[in-house]
Amino acid sequence: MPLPQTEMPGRLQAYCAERGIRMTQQRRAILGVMETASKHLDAAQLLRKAQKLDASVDRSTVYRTLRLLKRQGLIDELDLMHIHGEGHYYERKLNRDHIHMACLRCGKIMEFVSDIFEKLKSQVEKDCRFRIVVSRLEIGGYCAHCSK
Amino acid sequence: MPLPQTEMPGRLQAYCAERGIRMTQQRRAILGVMETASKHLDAAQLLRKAQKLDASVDRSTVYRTLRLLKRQGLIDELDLMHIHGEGHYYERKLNRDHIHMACLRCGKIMEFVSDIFEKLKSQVEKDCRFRIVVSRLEIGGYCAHCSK
DNA sequence: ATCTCAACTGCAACCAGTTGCGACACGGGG
DNA sequence: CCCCGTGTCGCAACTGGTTGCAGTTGAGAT
Repeated sequence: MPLPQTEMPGRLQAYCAERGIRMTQQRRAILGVMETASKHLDAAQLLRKAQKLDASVDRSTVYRTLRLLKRQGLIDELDLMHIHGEGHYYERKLNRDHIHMACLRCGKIMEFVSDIFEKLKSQVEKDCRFRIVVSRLEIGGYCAHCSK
Repeated sequence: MPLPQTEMPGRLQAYCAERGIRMTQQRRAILGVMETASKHLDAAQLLRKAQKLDASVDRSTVYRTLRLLKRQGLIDELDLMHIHGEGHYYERKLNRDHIHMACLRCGKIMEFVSDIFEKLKSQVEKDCRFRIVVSRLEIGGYCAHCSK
């Protein structure tokens, strides 16, 4: 199991090359979409966009590539509290973990970075002697506008 | 790591009655299983056990009942970082939210309660003016034993 | 005890994600 | 430049979870 840690946005393909991951036609299409897309793509959208670059791309290749990127720590997988059905969403991993908040009424997704979150993770690592590889904090509730 | 229960253990049916939820043969079977089971049941196990109490229980009824209990805030749904496939796990909600840690090597699931987690949630509510209904923090990594 | 109707159920068809398999292509070595 | 092995691909079949529909049932009102 590989270690995570990313730094800059932008060059997924370069990362894969560095790590000796074979680059195929299909992966180029999928990575191209991930690099240029705005956040929170689901697998079906990703498939559709990738097929515009390479029509031969199959569902299973998309899922296999997502699993690969997850394992490399290059992307994060989100549920967004299952607000829009059962599926998952994907986003490029940034240098800092962030919390996702999903409004149960209007469906808006918000992000939040917190030092306290970092402190909490340190506490878990120390108190439980647990080496954290990946973490996911998702919150469902009502945003400022909808709780009025 | 046993945690203090809400009040009386095993009164899901009473909760449902209080809230005016209709009680059926099938729901009685499903709630019975949830009340007596140890934690982290998946839907398939729940279905099998419930069918021993009422053979007519269908998959879809199990899922519909789980959704109902989720919405009532009586149970929590967990991914456990998809360590054992794609499915979900369910547990009765206790008085205090807890963090789930899943070891990516041995598959062990650990739980942890933290004041810092409570502080983090307060921060989100204040700084983002977001009213929290449900929250889920899951961590994947290596437990003390496996990171040696 | 019976009536009534919204809520609930089983079924079957469907969406989301995974897997086994034989065919294929990337890219390093000759 | 071509060969070759291994990693990857598309396909089809499968598991986990959801949904529309038509028939049934629980429980409050009479």
